Parts: sequence; C-alpha cells; structure tokens
Amino acid sequence: MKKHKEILSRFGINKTQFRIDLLSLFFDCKSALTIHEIFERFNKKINKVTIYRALKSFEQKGLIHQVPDKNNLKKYSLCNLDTCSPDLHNHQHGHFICYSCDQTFCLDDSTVKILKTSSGHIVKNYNLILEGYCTDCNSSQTISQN
Amino acid sequence: MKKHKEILSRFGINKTQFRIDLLSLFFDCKSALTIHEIFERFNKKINKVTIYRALKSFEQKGLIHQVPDKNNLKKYSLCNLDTCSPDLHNHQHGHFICYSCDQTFCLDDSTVKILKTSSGHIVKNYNLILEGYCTDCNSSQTISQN
DNA sequence: TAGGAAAACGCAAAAGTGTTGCGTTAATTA
DNA sequence: TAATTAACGCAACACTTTTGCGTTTTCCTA
Repeated sequence: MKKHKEILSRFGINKTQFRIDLLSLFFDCKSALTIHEIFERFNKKINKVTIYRALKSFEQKGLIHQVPDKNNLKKYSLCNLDTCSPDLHNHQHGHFICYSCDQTFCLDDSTVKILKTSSGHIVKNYNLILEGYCTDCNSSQTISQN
Repeated sequence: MKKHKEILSRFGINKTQFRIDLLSLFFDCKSALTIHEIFERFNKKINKVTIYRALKSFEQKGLIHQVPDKNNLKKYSLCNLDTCSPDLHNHQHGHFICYSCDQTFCLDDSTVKILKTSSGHIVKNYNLILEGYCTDCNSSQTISQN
C-alpha cells in the first residue's frame, strides 16, 4: 500500500518488501504483537534476526513502541504517528478487551485522566488495558449464567 | 528479624538464612527487584538458581508477585500480605516505570479505582503501566536540566 | 540511470535469561 | 535424633535476543 511506503520514507526507513509488509501488519493488528506472532504471520520465512532488527529500527524511529504486558512478553504496538517521533513517544493508550468476544475498545481520554495526577511521579505516558466483559457480552451473559 | 521468620512459616516456606534475608530485602526495597539486583545485593555469593527457585516459591506461596519491566526482565515486588495467598493473588494496582532509573514502583489501589467505574464495561482485571520520571529522578533532573 | 554509500538481509555464533536434573546439605516434624 | 521434606549448588539445557560479517538491496546524486 502506498501509504505505508510513504510512512517508511517519512521516518527514514528503507522500503524493503519485508518492512512494508511488517508495517501493514501493525496497521491491520489492533492489539500488540510479539516477535513470535510476527514470525508466524510471515510463515517463518523471515529470519528472526531480521525481525528483531526491523522492530528495533521501527522503535528507534518512532513508528512502534514496546508494550510491557502482564505476562512479561515483549510486545510491540503501532505509535500514534501524528504525535510520535524519534525524540518523543506519546502513547495515550487506554483499551478495553472483552474476554468473551475478543474485541478491543478504545477508552476515551477522560476515563483515565484522573489517575495521572494522584501519584507522586511525573507521568509522561500510560498504557492501560482493562479486561472483562463488554456491555453487549455482559447483557447476553447474565441471561445464560443464572 | 523475627517478623520475617514468622511470615515464612505462615506461608509454608522453610526458614533458611538466605530466604530470611531475601524477604528482608523485599521489605527494605520500595521498588521491584530483578534477579540480577538480588544477586548483586548478596555479593554474588548465592547461586542464581537458588534465587530463581526462591522467587518462584515466594510467588507461588503468595509472598511476592511479578511486575512489568521496561527491559523485559522479570521483576518481583512484595505482595500485600493481608490480601494475597497461594490461592488468590490480589494485585489491583498499577505500576510506574521511571524513564530515567528504570525502576518499577507499585501504585496504590486508590490511584486506579476511579477508572474501573467510569467505563460501560464490566472490568474483571486491568493492567496499567505509567511511565515518566519518578520523584527522585525528577528532582535531580530539574536541577541539572536548566 | 549508473555507481558508490548506506541500510537491510541471512547465517553462524555468542550473550543473556530462565529452567531442569541430580546428588548433597539443611530444616522440619514426630 | 532419625526420617522426611525442602532448599541448595553445580552442570547442563532451552529459549530469547544480540553481534559479527559477508552479501544483497535500496537510496541518493552526479
């Protein structure tokens, strides 16, 4: 896709086929990706070292960022390309993932605003994942559960 | 310290000198610890396998829990011993990771309480990571920066 | 558009992190 | 205090990530 090539140019990354495809993958994928998942998505045809180096490059240039998750896996997720750059990453991520339907919902900023003021530290970014049952799944579940 | 021995007994862990000292270390330490940090604190005199096994045991018995780390290392922090047990870990708290010193701090419950009610979904679990500058690093930074 | 510079690539090997097996030592329990 | 169980140290293994190096591809500019 032309858009992806333009982005790679804009961020100073050579437009190899793999890196174009990798960027596409990140655009297609709402949730964060592990190295292993990427390897699988490319049918194990790309050398893992190449993946590691591409991820490192993407991260350094401000295209993606690491998402530490609770299982201690290294995961990467697409940056907000309007607000991120090599110098400054700015990821105001709040997501709700439904246990039942696996959908990811974006949470609006106001949901999370409060928490940024109450710790003694200077908060530059946050990454928040809520898990549970979305409104739709919950209403259907309460019927079948009891 | 007597308190630490009692805790180990209560959680069904043998009171070896190392495990007593390890528990003391967790009590003394505000932020989360890596295996490497523990190894250093014991002046490299304890076999790393022993540390790994002690941490695993502590975690399984409900004394400590894993916390996220920017560099993808395993970090551990003391549980709230009143609410955690082998059966039930109850860590409803976020973590703060400092850009500057890489330390991970646990945030108390009140920080996050608000967000759980304000979305329309049923929240069963959450994973929150704040990033920025911890109080220590921030104060030293503002002096040297300008 | 040709040709040199820089970036990206694959392979092999190394470094780093965490686990397992096993024989020995220390702690618990009765 | 003797038997049982947990913890320990060492060696080896498994898995993840990085590094070195020679080759290939992309980029840039004349």
